[in-house]
Amino acid sequence: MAASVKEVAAEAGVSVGTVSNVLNRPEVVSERTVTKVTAAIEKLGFVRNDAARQLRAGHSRHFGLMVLDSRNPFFMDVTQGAQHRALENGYTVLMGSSDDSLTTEEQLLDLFDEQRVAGVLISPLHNDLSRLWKIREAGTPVVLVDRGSADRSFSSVSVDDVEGGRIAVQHLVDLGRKNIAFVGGPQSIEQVQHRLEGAQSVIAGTVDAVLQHMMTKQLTVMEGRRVGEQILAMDAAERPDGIFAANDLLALGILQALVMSGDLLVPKDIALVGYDNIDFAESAVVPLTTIRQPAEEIGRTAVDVLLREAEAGEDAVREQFVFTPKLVIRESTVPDSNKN
Amino acid sequence: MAASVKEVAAEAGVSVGTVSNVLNRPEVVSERTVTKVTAAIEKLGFVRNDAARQLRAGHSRHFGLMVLDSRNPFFMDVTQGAQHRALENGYTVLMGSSDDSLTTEEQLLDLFDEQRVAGVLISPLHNDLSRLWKIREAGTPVVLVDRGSADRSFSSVSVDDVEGGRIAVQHLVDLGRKNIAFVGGPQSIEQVQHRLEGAQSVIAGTVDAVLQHMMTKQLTVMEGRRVGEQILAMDAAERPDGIFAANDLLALGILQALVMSGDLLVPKDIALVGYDNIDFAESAVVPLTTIRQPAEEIGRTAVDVLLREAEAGEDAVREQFVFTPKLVIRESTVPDSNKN
DNA sequence: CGACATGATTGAAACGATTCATTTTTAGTA
DNA sequence: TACTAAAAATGAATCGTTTCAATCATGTCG
Repeated sequence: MAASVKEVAAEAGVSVGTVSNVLNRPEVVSERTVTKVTAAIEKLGFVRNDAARQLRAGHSRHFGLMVLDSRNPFFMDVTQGAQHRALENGYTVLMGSSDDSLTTEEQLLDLFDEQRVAGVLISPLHNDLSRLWKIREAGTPVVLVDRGSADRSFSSVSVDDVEGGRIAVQHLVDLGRKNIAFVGGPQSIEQVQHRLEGAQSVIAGTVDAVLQHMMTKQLTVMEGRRVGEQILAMDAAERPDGIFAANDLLALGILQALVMSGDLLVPKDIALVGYDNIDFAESAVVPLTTIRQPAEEIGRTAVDVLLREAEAGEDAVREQFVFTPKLVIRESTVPDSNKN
Repeated sequence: MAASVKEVAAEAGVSVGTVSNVLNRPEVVSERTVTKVTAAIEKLGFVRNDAARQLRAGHSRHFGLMVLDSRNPFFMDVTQGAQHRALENGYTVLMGSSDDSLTTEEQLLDLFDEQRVAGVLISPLHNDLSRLWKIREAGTPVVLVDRGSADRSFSSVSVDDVEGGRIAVQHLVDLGRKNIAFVGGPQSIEQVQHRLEGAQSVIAGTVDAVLQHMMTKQLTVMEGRRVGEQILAMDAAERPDGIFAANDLLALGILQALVMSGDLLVPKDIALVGYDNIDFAESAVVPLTTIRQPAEEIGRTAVDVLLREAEAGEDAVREQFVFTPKLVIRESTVPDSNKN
C-alpha cells in the first residue's frame, strides 16, 4: 500500500541506492538530487518501513523496558524518564510490566527477543538472572533498573534501598516509636528485602525497639487495605505504633483502612512512612511521610548507561549508579507540619 | 548472532519451508518432522525474527495506542485493558502519550507509520482528524478511544461525557450549591468541552445557579494546585461553593491547595467533584466524589473493535460504543458518608 | 500391478531498506 | 584538448521469514 524506496527512486528518476543515501547520508548526495528525491518522497507520502530497515541492520531501534508494576506511579515516572532520553537518541521504548508474574516476565523477554531489541532495561522479578546473562551473551546489552547488581556483573541504576529503610525507621524511632511494623512482600523482590534489612539494622541498634514483619503478596493499594484491617483487628498490646510500608501504594491502602474505621489516628496512634514519594502521597487523607527516589532520573540514567554499553559492545565497562534516597516528612508522622 | 530458519533447517535436515510450516501450520507437517524440527529449534535456541516476518506480511502485529497523558492513572487503566486483550489475540501494544503536545502526537503517529502498526487506537488531541483519515485510507484501521465520533466516520469507544458533566453538576445542585465552578482545559480537548456542556445544561435549568469556567492549561495535579490557590485568593462573594473538576488529578490538586491552607473546608465551604474515579480518589485527604468511567473495559472494547475492523478490511462497519458514567459519592461532597 | 488421490516436502521468489564495490559524471589542471 | 582526481550515482546482493506452485512419497483401489 505505502510507497517504497523503489517507487520513490522511479518518481525522482534516480536509483534506490541514491534514495537511501538521501535518507541516511545526505552529505554524499548532490544538492540538486536531494531536492528531487525529497520532492518525490513528499509527493508519494513515503514512510520508511522500519521492519525492512531493522532486518538489514540485524537489530531494532527499540529498547525493551520491563518494570514490576505498570500501575505504580513510581514506575511510570521511571518509564517517562527512560522514554524521553531514548527518544532523544532516536530509540523507542517497548514497555512491559511483569505484574508479579514470573510467567509474564518470561513472555515479555521472549517478546523482546523476537523484536531483537537493541537493549534491555529491567527491574527483574526473577532472582535468577541466568536469562539475562543469555540475552547479554547474545549481544544485547542489559541494564538493571531500580535494583543493584551485588556482584557487579551487570550495569545497574538503583537507589540504596538499605539506606532508605534505615532512614525511614530511624525517623520513626526518633519520634519515639518502638513497636514498628514493616509491611511488604513478597520477600523475593530484592527492593523489599533491602528495605527490610535497613529497617532491621536500626531496630538492632535501638533499645526496647521491636520489629514485626507483616507480609504482603503484592505492593498494591488493595493489599495495603488488607493489612490495615489486620492491624485494626489486633489488640492494643501487639499493635504497632509505627509502620514502615515498602511502598506508597501499600501505605495509602493502610491509611485508607485506618482512616475509614476511625478507630485509630494517624499519626497519633500509628505513625506511617511510605516509599517512593509518588505524586499522590502528598494529597492523601493524611499527607504521607515517605522516602523519595529520583524516578525520572533513574529512567534517564538507565538509558544513558544502556547507550554506552551498546556503543562499547563486547568490552563494555559495567557501571553501578546508586542514588541516595531522601526522607520527605509530612503529617503521617509529624502532625501539622504545614499548618501552624 | 541468533539462529535463523536456515540454520534450523540444516540442523533438522529439512527445507526452510518446512521449518516455517512447523512454526505456523504444524498440522500440515508429519509428526515425525515436527519433532525433529522442534528439537533443532530447541537446540539452537532459535527465536523468530519479527522484523523479517512483518516485512513479508506487510504489516506488524503491533497496535499503536496513543493516550492524552501517560501519568493519568485513568489512561494507564485503559492501556492495561487494551494490552491484555491485544495480547490474548497475539498482538502487542505500542504505547505513546501525546502529553498535550500536538507535535508529539504528530511524531508518535509518524512512528506508528514507520512501524506499520496493524491498527491505531487513539484519544486524539488534534481536533482535525484528517491525519487519521489518511492513515485509514492507507489501510490501517483506526478506533477513537475515550472520545466519540460525532459524524460516526470512525469507530469509537467512549463514555458519555455530556451526561457525566450533567450528573456531576446535578449532584452539586442537589446539595444546594448554586455558585458552581467548572475547572478544566484546554477547551480543545473534546472530553473537557463535553463535560462543560453537561455542566452548563444543568445550570441553565436551575434558577439562581451560576457557572464560572476556570481554565487550565493541562489536566494535572500541578494545575489543580494553581487553581486551588486562585480560589483561595478570591473574595467570599465570588468564590464558588461547588467545584466540578474535569478530572481527578485536577480535583486532587485543588483539594491539596485548599486543605493545606486550612482556610476553606471541603465539603462544608466548597463541595468538590472530580472525574475518572482513579484509585487515589478514594484515599485522598478528603475522599473524592467523582464520576466513574470503566477504564479497563474501554481499553478492552477498543481492541475488540479494532480487531473486527482489521478483520473486515475495506467494508468494515463503524461501531460506536458509548458507556454511561456513574456518580460515586464520597466525602468531598457529602460529609461522613462512611462513618456514623 | 498400475493409476491416482492424498499427504508431505521442497525451494525459489518476494517483502523493502541498506551497503558497497563499481561505474559514470564533473571539475580541475597541464 | 586530454588526462586525472574527486564527487556522485548505480545496482546487485543481503537480511530472515513466508508463501505457493511444483515435486516427491505413500498408500489405496480397481
